[in-house]
Amino acid sequence: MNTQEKIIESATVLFLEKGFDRTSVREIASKANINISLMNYYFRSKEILFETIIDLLIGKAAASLKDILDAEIDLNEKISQYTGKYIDMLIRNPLLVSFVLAVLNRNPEKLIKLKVTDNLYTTKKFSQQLNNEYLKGNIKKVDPEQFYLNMLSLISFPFAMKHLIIEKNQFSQEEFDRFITERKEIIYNTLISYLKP
Amino acid sequence: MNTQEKIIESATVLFLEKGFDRTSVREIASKANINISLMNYYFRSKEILFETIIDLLIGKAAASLKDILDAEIDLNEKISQYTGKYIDMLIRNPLLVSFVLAVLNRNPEKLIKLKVTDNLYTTKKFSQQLNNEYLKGNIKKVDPEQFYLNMLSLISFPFAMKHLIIEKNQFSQEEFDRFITERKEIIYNTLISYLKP
DNA sequence: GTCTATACGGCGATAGAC
DNA sequence: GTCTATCGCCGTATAGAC
Repeated sequence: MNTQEKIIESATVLFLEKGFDRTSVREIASKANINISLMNYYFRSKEILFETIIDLLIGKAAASLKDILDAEIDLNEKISQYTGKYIDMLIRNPLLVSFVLAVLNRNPEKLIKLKVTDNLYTTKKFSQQLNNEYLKGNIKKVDPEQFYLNMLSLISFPFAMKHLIIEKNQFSQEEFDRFITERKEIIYNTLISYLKP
Repeated sequence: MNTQEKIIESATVLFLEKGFDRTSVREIASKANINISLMNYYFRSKEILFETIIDLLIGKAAASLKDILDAEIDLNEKISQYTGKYIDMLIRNPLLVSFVLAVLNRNPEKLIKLKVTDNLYTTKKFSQQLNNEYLKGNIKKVDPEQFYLNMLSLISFPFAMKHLIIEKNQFSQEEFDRFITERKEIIYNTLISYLKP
């Protein structure tokens, strides 16, 4: 592992664990066993290092979710797949939601400029599909923007509240994952029942 | 206005505007026209000052929402009222969601200990009501924990994503508020259609 | 290119004089 | 209650050795 990789590796762990502000560059350097000033040699600032890591973390997952949303498959099947894959991804990376929300709040302009955001929150084809299904009489008329936001909210918000949910229900990690996995079907049914004409 | 009030007044504005980490105690002191060390005289730390402000900000709103959730009124009416009042409150305090999520992520133990949390996320009576309605055959069988989480997600998450929603749809502030207000009915219909036996 | 050493101004917090 | 002085840590920048 070279120096650059060591920095990214250590910084990723720390950023996810403690967030941007509570992680110091000295701590990253120490964990990576490198000199502090190498951080500024490889990445000009802590902020740039952070952005690099966001792209690495979210990039692949976001792209594959976007593919599902844009695919030409049956609407019900798409909602089911999207919800399932999204939740699977978040179970593997439970800190991602808080992470993205923290960035969004810290520095909205920056996140909006990242390529990753396009994949995370673009719905053009999905909106068209919803409109088409309405014209065919298969579903009732919905605002696609609102419907997609509902889907995103039902999938993501529980991860932002993870600590509270675990504490309130006295869940173990496994119980939380099971609770979240149960949501796949619940979210699907919630969204589908709303669409019924 | 005495020194303590001046500190709270200035700190509230700054914390809401820029968040905890990006607000320095020197800035709060300067805005309040007091000496820096007075901050540590009245509140032992920046963290404690922050907690004090959270309680002040959320306390009243949370209690009145809890009252609705616990009231002995028709289920549909309750969901409608709760959603409506919650969204009205968040439109008046749009930064509150990000604020609470940031605290929850920064220091989960601390938020969980705050009295405010009880009011924000306790559902005992509401769960009983859902179970009773099921036994009466009025709704289908639901997991009350999941159902309440759905309600909370649909209400709150859009405020955490506010910047992204505004940017994506090129909303003005008024358009965002209108978009959110439209959600009252959409959320109500989504939740109710899921409950149908 | 890679790395060490060191310096700068700003931060949260505190001890102690008044 | 209020203020001054100061402490140790922070992110960042840079001079210079290899």
